[in-house]
Amino acid sequence: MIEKPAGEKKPQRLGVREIAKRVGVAPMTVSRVLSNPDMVSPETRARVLEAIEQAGFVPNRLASSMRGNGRMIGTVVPPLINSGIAEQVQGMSDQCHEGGYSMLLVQGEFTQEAEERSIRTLLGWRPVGMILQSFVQSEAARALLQSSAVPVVEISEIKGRKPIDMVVGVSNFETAYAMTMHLAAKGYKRIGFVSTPVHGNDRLQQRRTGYHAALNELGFTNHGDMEVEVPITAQGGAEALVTLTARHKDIDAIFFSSDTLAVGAVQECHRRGWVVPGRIAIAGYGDMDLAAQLYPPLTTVKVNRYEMGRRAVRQLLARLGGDTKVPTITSLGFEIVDRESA
Amino acid sequence: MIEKPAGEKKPQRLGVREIAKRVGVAPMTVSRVLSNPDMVSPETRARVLEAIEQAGFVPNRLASSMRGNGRMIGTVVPPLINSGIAEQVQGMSDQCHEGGYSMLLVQGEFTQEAEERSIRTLLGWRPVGMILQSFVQSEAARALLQSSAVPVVEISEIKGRKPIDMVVGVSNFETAYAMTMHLAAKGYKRIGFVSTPVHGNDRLQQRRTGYHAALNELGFTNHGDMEVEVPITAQGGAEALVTLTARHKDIDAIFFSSDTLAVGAVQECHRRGWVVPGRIAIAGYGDMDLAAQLYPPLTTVKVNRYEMGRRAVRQLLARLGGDTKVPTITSLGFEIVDRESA
DNA sequence: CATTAAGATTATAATATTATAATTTGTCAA
DNA sequence: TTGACAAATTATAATATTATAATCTTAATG
Repeated sequence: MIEKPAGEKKPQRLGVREIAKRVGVAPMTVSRVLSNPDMVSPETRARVLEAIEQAGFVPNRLASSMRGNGRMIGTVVPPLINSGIAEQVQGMSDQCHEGGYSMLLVQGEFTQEAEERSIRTLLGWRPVGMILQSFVQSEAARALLQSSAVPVVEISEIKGRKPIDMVVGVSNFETAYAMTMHLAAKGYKRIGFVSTPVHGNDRLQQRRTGYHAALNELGFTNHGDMEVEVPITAQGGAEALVTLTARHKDIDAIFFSSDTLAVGAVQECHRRGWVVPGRIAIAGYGDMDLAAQLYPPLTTVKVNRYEMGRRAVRQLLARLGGDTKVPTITSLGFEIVDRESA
Repeated sequence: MIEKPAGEKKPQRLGVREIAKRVGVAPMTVSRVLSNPDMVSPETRARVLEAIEQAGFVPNRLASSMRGNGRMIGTVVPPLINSGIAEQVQGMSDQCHEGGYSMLLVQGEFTQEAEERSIRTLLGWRPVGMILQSFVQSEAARALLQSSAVPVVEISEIKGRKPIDMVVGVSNFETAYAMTMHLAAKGYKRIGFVSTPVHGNDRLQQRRTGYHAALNELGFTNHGDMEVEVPITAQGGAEALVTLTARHKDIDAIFFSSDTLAVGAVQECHRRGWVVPGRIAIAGYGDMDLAAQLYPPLTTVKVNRYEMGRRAVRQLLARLGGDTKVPTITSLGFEIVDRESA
């Protein structure tokens, strides 16, 4: 038998084991002090806590997770800039924090490959729940999620496809339909529609469909050329305004699928000396912070994105907590906020 | 000896072990196919890949991390809404993704306790690197970070305190000093300053100090009541404008510490029929997307937040890649973008 | 004083991966 | 046909935690 040099003590990494050794107790006891303090006698508990404090020990959640006590929620979101998604993320983050969970964030694009890659990355970390924006497009991704058996909340369009698991969202169809009707009720007859690229984006598709449905019902002719797609920037909004008004001199209102675009368009009107809504009415979507303060104040669709984020997490946590009758589909309400721009 | 029922096969969780069994190979071989494919013969590799594909296996990164191959970067950020932080997060996220890392995001507040709690949470996941916004305030948090030996990048003010490890940022002092000088050069003599609450926020403190320094140098008297703190909303900006102009009829320019505030103030001017910059000049900070499109276009300080995020991650990855001469302090440049609002 | 029970603590095993060391297989030359 | 060497593969051990089962302590009771 080969004798090991006895004095060789490697600088133990800080873990329950090390803390236990210092206190003179078993690792399990340390673990319990952290997760089930009541099962440990007050004196032992005090000594352990002291040692933890003293050593600056932070329990390793990777190991806990492996053992089946994960506290991580994964999420895939579209680009944060200008999109109002930031508020949703904030909602998710706040609720995660409140529940003692951490949030792993991956930015995805609206393409099948990117989506699949993002989901795969997240699954690698074995999150206990996932929150996805917009319906999962690729069949492979769906299969992956399904077989992983992780609870999933999609923050998305309510109508249409069958959800993977749970859904939180609004009916984008309804919102757009309602806004279009609202504009018609105010007397506008030639209503244009501007959005960011709808390809691969459920929500935008539904909004456009809602707009179409309203026009049909109203008996308004719908020239396909009264719609434009632009990037989600203020400049995009301004350009859309220019394009549409050039094409149709008599256009009297434009419904933008995002406040960011609408705000850009309003600035363009100022530049041209056009009165809003006198020369043309502008409506947005999202009710961003600036909307109410804008000059003139922006008529828009108000959706509580922060609340959506919170709800999504809350549903996940409820499910994780063993609540079996968590609602599968939660539709949040919306409001048409009638301000002066339309 | 107690005999176990032989036929009892539990439904093996999907791992390298299970894949290995299915292919008829050792787990290590599967592991290598994933991380060092060159060390496995092409035929074996093909069979393993096939099995992985077929089973929908996603390697468990928790286990890899435990073994010392972590690919997670933790970050603490202030609230995302309205703050321009979204762009930084996007930059970090993009660069993380590019390097094959995942991003764990925790939202923090500018208080010592909250900061410490956030850092503790992140450390629990044993990230291989951390990115923090603003200098770490609490001594306990500093100690925690130091003893964890994780590379840290602070995205923060360059001047002042000693960094924990690496810093990326701009000199907020310089930017504010430069803008104030710029306003003076354009002939404005009574320049107000509006910011969001500076308490606990290094960057804002430095901006205010820069503003003061410029005023002193110019020989302008600095009434303390030419400064206001408001929440970071468009409404906050509007209210600040009202407050300051009511206090000082002759104020001729206001420097806002955020574009969000400046935009709100411009709207208030429109409401009052005040010409910008005729009646009063407005300057912002950040050069948000809307700034250039605003009517009138906003004079502002341009800082490339997206790039800051990218750089922060790149520095971390360089360090992790063994590059020992990674710069400790990186100061990004800035621009005074002179548009029409001032 | 032995017995019982409750309470507190400890031992064991399991989670999935991978660096390292050990072993097997294959090839070529002597 | 064996020895040497390289390539490919496998065995072992280590990472940190915790549910479970097992053990130990203490006090009270008959």
